[in-house]
Amino acid sequence: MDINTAMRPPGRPREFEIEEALDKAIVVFSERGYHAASISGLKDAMGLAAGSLYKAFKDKKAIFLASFDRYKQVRNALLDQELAEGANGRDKVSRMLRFYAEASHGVSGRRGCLVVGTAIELAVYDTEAAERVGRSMARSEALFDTLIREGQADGSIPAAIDPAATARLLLSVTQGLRVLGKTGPNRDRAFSVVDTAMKLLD
Amino acid sequence: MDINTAMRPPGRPREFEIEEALDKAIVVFSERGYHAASISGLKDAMGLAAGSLYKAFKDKKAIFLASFDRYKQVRNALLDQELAEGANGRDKVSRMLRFYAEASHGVSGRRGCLVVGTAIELAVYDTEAAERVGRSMARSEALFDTLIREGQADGSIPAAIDPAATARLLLSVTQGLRVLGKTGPNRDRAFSVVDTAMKLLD
DNA sequence: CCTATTGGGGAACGATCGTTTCCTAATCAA
DNA sequence: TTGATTAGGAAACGATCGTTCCCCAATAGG
Repeated sequence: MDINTAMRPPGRPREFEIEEALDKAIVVFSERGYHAASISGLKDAMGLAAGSLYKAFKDKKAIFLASFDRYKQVRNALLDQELAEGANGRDKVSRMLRFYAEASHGVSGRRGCLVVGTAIELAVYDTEAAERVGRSMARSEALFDTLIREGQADGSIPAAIDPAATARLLLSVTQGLRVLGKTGPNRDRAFSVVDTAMKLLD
Repeated sequence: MDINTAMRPPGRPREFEIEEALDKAIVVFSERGYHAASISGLKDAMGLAAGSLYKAFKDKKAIFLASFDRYKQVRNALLDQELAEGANGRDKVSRMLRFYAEASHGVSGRRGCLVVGTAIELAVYDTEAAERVGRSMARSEALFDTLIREGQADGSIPAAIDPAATARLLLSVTQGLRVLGKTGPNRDRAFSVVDTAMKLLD
């Protein structure tokens, strides 16, 4: 097998970066939702002709799932980067909550979260969408759980706290923030929720 | 003005109960969302012909807004009834949280909340929808605030709690529960969130 | 060079969307 | 009974949906 030689595939090379196009699609899907996002609107936003879109993706759902995966990849990377700067478990939990609060107001708040949107609009009738949402939620919940245990180990979070139960609550809070952000509460109100939630770790 | 005499309007009388039809529409809109709910699907669920639907409602959005209002009316009545049985402020907060947890699992969880769905799918681009969502959220937040203050007055909730901030957090929790309920966590997990949230009132 | 293969782009497709029209049925006022 | 008004229901409408087709451009291999 060729591993080092990056051979070019046959045929005309693609003229656009697929990830750049997906970043545009993410905005459309996030703001409008899956069903209200038309191929016409997507191709305009992505700067492609309908034919080219269908060369790159099987169908509308494939565009959506690729956008979802790209969205998760980018958001996860940003979150990991934020968590890496945390001083201890408690600080990391706080940073994670603030990460969601920051996304839940203003322009990005009104744009909305693709995971929440997918849960609401698609998960019930689409298995692939439901799996992705489930995995995303489970990952966040597990991450909160891990960070809480980390805090208990380093002494920044009391041992009496129930990590699993508290992780579930914090997951609930973040998803709720994303919903509230759609009708645009201001920044202070979003961060007030974070401050209050952190009292659970006292 | 005639107050006691309920005069019948001219023309052929309507053969169906508008509120019963709306209850069917609520199920369709909740499960599928606004855009994926077709007139064809709505008329089947409501047991009406398309023509009759448009005699009763101006357009699809009018059907939706009427469904939303009916949904809020029914849910508010159920919640008020539940709260009336509360022994004190703390118990009422707990009952309100459990009211949402009960709706956030199983069939009704997967069906989803019309308020959350409207916030996600419609609020950004539709003023009337956004107003309704905003009013609903504000009402819930104010209710939590009132119940917390009531608890502080009757001694069931410590005076040190910040009612406004805690109300915002609890609103966040309930909306988050509704999102999580879409991918169907079981009953125990939903109620575990309630138990953990109640620790904020200790 | 020629052939095979893939991408870009626009026109066209059938299906379905929300809505209107049209005809009949049922009610009230006169 | 007649006229006005509204509801029930089916058929039809134009618009838009997601998707495919077709033609040309660009690349690789022979």
